[in-house]
Amino acid sequence: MQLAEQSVRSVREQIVDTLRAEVLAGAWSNHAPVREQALAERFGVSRGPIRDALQELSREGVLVYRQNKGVRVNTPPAEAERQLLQAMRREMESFCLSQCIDQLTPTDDEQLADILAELTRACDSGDLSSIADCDLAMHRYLVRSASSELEAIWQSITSRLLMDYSRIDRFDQIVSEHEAIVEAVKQRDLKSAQQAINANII
Amino acid sequence: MQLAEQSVRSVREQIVDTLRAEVLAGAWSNHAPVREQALAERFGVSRGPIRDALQELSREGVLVYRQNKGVRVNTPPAEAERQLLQAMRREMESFCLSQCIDQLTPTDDEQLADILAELTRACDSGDLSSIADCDLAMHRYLVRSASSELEAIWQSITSRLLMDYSRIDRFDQIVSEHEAIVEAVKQRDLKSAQQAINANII
DNA sequence: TAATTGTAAATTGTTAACAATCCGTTTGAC
DNA sequence: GTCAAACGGATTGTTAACAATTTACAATTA
Repeated sequence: MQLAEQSVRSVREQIVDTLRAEVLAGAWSNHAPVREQALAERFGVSRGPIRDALQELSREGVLVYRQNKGVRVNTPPAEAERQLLQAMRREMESFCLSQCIDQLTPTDDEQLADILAELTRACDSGDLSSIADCDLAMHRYLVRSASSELEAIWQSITSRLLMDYSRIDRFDQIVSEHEAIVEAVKQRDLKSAQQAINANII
Repeated sequence: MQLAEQSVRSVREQIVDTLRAEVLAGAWSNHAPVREQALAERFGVSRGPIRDALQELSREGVLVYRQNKGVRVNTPPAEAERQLLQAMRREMESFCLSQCIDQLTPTDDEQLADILAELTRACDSGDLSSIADCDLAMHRYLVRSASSELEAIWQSITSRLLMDYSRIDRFDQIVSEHEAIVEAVKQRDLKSAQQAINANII
C-alpha cells in the first residue's frame, strides 16, 4: 500500500468523494437537478473538474446523466435488482477477504481500527454523511487490499445499493457489526470475517 | 425501449465505443501511453471530449489512469480475479435473461438476429474489432432489456474480462454459440438460453 | 564513468469564452 | 380560448489558451 500516492488526491477525486458521501447520506433531493455552476463556485474551481466529477459519479450510478440536461440523483433499484446487487456485493467482499486476509499486517489492523474509531465518533454525533463515508471506507479498505482492480466494480455496486442510507436509525448496531468485522480480521479468521461481513450487508 | 433516444449518441459515447472496441480487439499496445492530442486530431474534436472518453474508459477498466501521466491500456486480471469476474458476469446475465425474456417482442428477436448477422459477417472477414463489438452488443442487448441500471456494471466486468480478446481463433464457434442464444431466446426458453449464455462465457 | 542537477519540450490539468441546446413564457393566428 | 411558433434566459457542450507537471536529455560534478 503506497501511502504517499494516496495522500495526494486530485481535485476531481476529492470532489467525487465529497459529493458521493453527501448523496448516499440522503442530503440531496432526487428531484432537483444538479447545477454545474453552483458546484463550481462552492468548490472554488471552474466547471471543468466539476463536470469530470459528475461524469464519474454518473458512471458509478450515484447520479444519472441526460444529454444537455445535466445530472440528477439516481433512484433506488427495484427489489429484484437490489437482491442481485446485494448477492454480488457479498460475493465480491467474501472473495476479497479470502484473497487478502493472510497478507494483512498489523499496520492494516491499525488502519481498520482507526476507521472503526471514526465510525464510532460519527455514529455518536449522528453525522449521516460521515457515517456513510466510514462504513464504506472499511469495506473499501478490504476490497482494495485484495485488488485495486475490483474496487471500481465494488464501488459501482455499492453506490447503487445504498441509496436508502438515510433511513438508518440504529447507530449502535452499525458500530457493533463493524467491531465484529475488525475483530475477526485481526484474528485472521476468514470464516468469521466472512460471516461478519455477510451479517453487515443487509 | 426508446430507439429515438439511442440513435442520437453524443460525441463522447461514439468515441468511447470506438476506442473500447479497438482496445478489446487487441489493436492497442499496453506499453505505449495514449496521447490526448493525437486522438483529438483523429476524431476532429478538441481535447475536452477526448478526456471525457478516456476518463470513462478508465472507470470502466479498459484503460488505467495515472495523475499527470495520462492513460494506458489495462493489463488482464490475475487468474483468481478472472474467475470471480466470470462468475459475476454469468450471474448477471442469467438474472437479466430471467427478468426480460417474457417481455421481449418479435422486434427484439429481429434486432438480435441483425446483430447475429453482423457478427457472422465480422467473423467471415476476420475483423477482430467488429467481432468484439458484435459479440458484446448481443449480450449488452439482453442486459439492457432487463435493466439499464445494471448495464454499466456489466460493461465494467466484461471490459476487464475480455482483455485477451485477440487470441480467438475459432470464428465459427463464436457464430454457432450466438446462434444458440438467439434461437433459445426466440423460443422464450429461459433454461436453454441461460445454458447457451453460460456456454458462451468462458 | 556514474550520479546529479538544470533546462527545454511534451503532456496533462484548468480556466474562461463561445456555441448549441433546452425550457418556460410570450406572442399571434385561427 | 386554444394551440403552435417564436423569443429569451438559463444550462450544458465544446473549444482554445494558459498553468502545472512530467519527461527526456544535456551539462556538471565527484
